[in-house]
Amino acid sequence: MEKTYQPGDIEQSWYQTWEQEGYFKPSGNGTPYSIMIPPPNVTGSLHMGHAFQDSIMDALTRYHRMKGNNTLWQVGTDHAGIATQMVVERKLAAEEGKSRHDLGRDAFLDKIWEWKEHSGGTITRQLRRLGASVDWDHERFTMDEGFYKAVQEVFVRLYEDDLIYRGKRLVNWDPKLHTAISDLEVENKDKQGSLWHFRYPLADGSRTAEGADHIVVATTRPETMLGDTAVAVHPEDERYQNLVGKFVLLPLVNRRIPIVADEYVDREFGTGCVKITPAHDFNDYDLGKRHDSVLINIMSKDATILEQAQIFNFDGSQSEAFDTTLPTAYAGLDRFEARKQIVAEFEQLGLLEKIDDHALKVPYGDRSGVVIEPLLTDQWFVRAKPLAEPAIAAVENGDIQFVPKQYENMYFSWMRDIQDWCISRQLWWGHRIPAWYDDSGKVYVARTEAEARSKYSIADDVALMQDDDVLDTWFSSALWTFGTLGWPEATERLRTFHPTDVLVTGFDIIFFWVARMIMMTMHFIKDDEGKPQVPFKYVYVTGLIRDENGDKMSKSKGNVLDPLDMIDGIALEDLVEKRTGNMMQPQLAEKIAKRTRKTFAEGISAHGTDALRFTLYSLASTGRDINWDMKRLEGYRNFCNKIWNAARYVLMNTEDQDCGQSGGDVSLSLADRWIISRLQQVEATIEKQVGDFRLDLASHSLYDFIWNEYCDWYLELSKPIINSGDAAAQRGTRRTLVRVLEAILRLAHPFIPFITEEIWQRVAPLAGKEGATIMTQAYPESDVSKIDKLSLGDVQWLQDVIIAIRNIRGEMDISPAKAIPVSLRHGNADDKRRFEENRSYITALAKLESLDWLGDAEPPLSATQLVGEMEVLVPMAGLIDVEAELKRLNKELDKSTKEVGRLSGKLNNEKFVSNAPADVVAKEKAKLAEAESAQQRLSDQIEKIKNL
RNA sequence: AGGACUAUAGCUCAGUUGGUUAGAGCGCUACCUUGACAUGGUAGAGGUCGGCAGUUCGAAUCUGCCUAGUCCUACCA
Repeated sequence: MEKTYQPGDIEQSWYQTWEQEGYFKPSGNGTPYSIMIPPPNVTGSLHMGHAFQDSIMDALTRYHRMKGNNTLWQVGTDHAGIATQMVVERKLAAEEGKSRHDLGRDAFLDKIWEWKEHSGGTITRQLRRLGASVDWDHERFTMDEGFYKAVQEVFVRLYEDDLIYRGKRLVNWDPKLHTAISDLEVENKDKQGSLWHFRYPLADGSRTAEGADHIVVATTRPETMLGDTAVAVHPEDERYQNLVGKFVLLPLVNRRIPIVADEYVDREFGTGCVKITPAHDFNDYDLGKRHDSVLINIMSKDATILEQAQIFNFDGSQSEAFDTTLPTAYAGLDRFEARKQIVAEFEQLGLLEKIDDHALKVPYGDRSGVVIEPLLTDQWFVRAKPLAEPAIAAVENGDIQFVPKQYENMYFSWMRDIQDWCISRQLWWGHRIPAWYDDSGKVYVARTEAEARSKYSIADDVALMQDDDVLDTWFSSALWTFGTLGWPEATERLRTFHPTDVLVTGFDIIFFWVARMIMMTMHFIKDDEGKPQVPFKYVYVTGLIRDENGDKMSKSKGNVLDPLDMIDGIALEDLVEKRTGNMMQPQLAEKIAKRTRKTFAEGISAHGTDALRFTLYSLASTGRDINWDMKRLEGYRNFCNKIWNAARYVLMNTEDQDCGQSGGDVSLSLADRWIISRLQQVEATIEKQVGDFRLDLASHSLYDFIWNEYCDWYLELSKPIINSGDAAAQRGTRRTLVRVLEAILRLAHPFIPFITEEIWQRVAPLAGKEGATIMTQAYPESDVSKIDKLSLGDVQWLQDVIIAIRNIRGEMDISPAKAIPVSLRHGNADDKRRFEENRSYITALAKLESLDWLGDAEPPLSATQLVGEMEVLVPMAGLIDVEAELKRLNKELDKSTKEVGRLSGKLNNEKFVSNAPADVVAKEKAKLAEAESAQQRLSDQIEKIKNL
């Protein structure tokens, strides 16, 4: 074996072997256990967040596979409608200078499919590199044939159940992408704007209470006044009560519109008069509907002003309530240009009362980055309320549990106030809506055109046109847990693996995805008794991975880390190129390059997949964002190296040697019995921690056991026996060395699969294990009967004695190379026994010249340290500096004195003694006695040295 | 506006139902190339657990208020 661990050499080839041998497939035996991967965007690449979640899923998957479950980790990718279409449109523009409209729908879709085939491999390569043990044979895509069927089926059935409807509604319109988006895709940002105060003249000679011939409305969106249909005031507002039922004459368009009273109006805000524009504001829409008003649309799909207004009733029919004429001056003007000019015109007309600064929230499209426009369009909606009810109940009654639990509140508050979901998108890439229209615009929903014809008895000579729109990406992802398993067919896989066990995902998509998955699954998937099935039993919500400063990783900040660069390393120049090349905002490149050179002056060295994974686990405390720290990664790479070298030591002393496998007496030393006992305890701990989804604690337990116990103590304790024990003891220790290591490898395999497999191949035969791979070996289980309690106490004592001697050495500056004599005295019977049994260990590990037990005779002047009652003495003659020893003793005495003070204070407190449980009091008393005795001895010793 | 979360060593974080001398890794100091490992070993320094009250015999842990920060939801034209 190499002296240092070289992950690059082994990782890729092991993955290939595992995949070729089919080890990732479900075994077909055992209780089913399944996890669905949150499908990444097919044309994207994995970032650290994916690596984090996928590593967690892989650990859980490997753990359960080794536990004997029939384990499936379902893999697949998402077509990611808007995101993918945008990528390809940009590419098309850059490479051919064409828009999608130049190509036409079919040719453009061909382009996207091509691109998907080309770039889809990136993700799967990355997943393989991470060691993800997914079932590649059943890889799925949200637009593959099976999914197409599932989506059609769901749409048609929801429509038949009146849970999907089509209508002319106000939606969030993205004027750049030319599509509707859902509420969730809108980001509200704080902006500094203005509040314009406009005078609206009263019609028919009406006057306000104060005698004015106009009222003043305040607005942040002057351009929408062209679509005003009313002015609203509060019903109890004395300033305007007399005007309710009267009219104003809307300037610029001379539209006579009513003044209405509505509780919605806040008397304190602005002037207390609100212009109502039902076709361009969500609140106004509701208010207009309440007052039986109409909708006056004044904007095009590009968010420019129309030549002629379009006027509708709330049921979508045309309205004749108003003249459709709009001022010609604004026709075709962009909304923001129109705003300027309308304000100018009001000013000219003397109708601009004032302009106040005003802070407001402006809605932006999360993909396009442009201001979203509420726009009246025909769209498809899912009626969400009825679907939400059982989905809320499932979390309330614990059928689905969020980890950590606090996310349930977030889920409830959104679900209990859920709005209908706009599912149609005016895009080309996605599942086309299975609805057809005849010439009169009548809609027919069916799985296929043929079905539509037969279902609705439409003659063959009637032309049908399929709806041009596609479905929101999240509509198909919502079917992920059952769509991937073959639904709508009643497949064996669906029966076996649904519901799945746990969903591992980020909090940012609880609404987008988790909630909708629960709603859709519970509506469509029922168990044998007809009860709705949940999609998963646990939702494990991970935090976000941020950069070293706690900033979100993003391309425009240039602080994105590619998990593969952590694994394979990358030269500084390549990293700079990667971060600054192909940027949407090239002006940032210089800053990013500078920052990158500063943070990664040496580039990034290779750490290997196992180190990356282990780092991610160690940081995975629940529900908390993670600030990425390269130093931790280095630390865990060192940990892998530690394991590697421990294995080298074990193999060096066991390969081709007698490990007791072919008979012969075997006796287990104290160290052997101790490490076996500790192994059982650690196995139990890890089982609990993994069960609680606390992979951070589990990884810490592993680290601590392997490094601080197996390597630091057990391997050291094995050396005296390997070097000079008798044959039976040597057999026992060799056997224990190799068996415990073998168990450690299995214990660690779900976390660090590659290094454990590599070492296991050589260790397993020595430990009497057979098998082609560690992947399918049984996960170690704790066996209480193997715990030797005596050994735990004895080794604790042994460690205390050795540490005491090392402490004296360290503090006294005695060269580690110098062997020293040590004596023990004043101990009890246990101390004496332990001394006799472990003399050789202490001598070896503390590097002693001699070790003996003193009787009552006065010892030579020594540096002393207490281990319980027992004194450890290092004679001072020629070794120890008196001043240094005094200093050391005083330090110890200080500690003891403080401890005595603290404890006696506590025990003198009548209330503590009478109120605290007896065992706590007893414990404190024992501690006090020990501290007092230590204090006494230390001060005696100090006196003695001083008196010399 | 409502809600959630976070605040513990120089840095990044653990701390399970209130009872420890408050832990780990990294960093830091000193010494050490000893036959597994310098990606290492040994010993050490370093914290009034954001602040103020309260409950309790006892609070990092429970309650209230405050401060700072992060996030989510909704929104006043």
